[in-house]
Amino acid sequence: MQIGELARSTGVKIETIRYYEREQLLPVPQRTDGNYRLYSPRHVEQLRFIRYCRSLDMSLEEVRILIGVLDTPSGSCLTVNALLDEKIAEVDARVNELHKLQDQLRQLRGLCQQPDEVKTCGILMELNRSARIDKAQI
Amino acid sequence: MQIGELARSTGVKIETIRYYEREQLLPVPQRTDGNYRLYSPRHVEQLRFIRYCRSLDMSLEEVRILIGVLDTPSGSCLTVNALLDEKIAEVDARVNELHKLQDQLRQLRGLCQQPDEVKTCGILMELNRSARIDKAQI
DNA sequence: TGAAAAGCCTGAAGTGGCTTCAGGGTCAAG
DNA sequence: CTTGACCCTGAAGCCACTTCAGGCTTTTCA
Repeated sequence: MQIGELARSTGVKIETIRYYEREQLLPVPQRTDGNYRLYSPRHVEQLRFIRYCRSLDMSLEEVRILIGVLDTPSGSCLTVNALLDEKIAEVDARVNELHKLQDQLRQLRGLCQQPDEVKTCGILMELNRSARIDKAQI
Repeated sequence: MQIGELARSTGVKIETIRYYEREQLLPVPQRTDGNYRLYSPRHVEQLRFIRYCRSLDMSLEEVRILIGVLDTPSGSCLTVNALLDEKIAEVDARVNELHKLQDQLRQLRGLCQQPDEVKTCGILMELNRSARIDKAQI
């Protein structure tokens, strides 16, 4: 299977596949006489694994760790548990932040229902006021 | 006011301030004889404005647009409204994504309460199974 | 048979929003 | 007069890719 077919069958861009190879997340594939990459079902599996982990918001570094763990089937999976716990905490924190952000944005948007002139636009006035007052942002 | 004081009074790192200047988000300041930057209250205000917008998850490009709008006080603020509406939609979408992610992560974490051997760890087994089945991620 | 089109290759640079680093110059206090 | 705090510049590093330039291989079709 050539890189194009691998890309189509996984929905991953060709450039991304080559990037994962450079980053040592995918094993180096065989080559044809014309120097084209040749992939096995093993590659398909590993690429899907990577993408699924990415869809769970894991970094490539974390995926690398998980692949390492998978490669030593007799070890313990404590690492995996810790990694997931941390990830869960991160996502929870981010959701809380975004909820606050939603409130702020909606409140701000409420300040200008009709298009005003810039100099009297409630949104811009409030952005400036908040910038002056709120030092405790971020 | 030198860059250090500006940094302290806004909570923005010195390097970031210089970066904003390079990116033309802050006006070029005066200089002392010794080539030190000298800032005015106007700079403090604009820097706070930038940081407040950033805390609302706006990109520097969007902040640049807002600053441009502010500089033409007689124009209409339609741009601002559109920008905020878009931002609100983005954040809502991201929150929905993250909620799904929370569910998935928690479910996954539930599969391994005690540290197993890697080869029987429910989490790793599920990660592999999902990678095989779920093509519709991301 | 020959040429176009589709597919593949490499290495380098660009993206955003900074941060870090190397190697200096300036200025006030002791 | 030297120590230390403060400042300067330009370049490179971070992540997870994406884009680009320039060229090779293979297939297709007239």
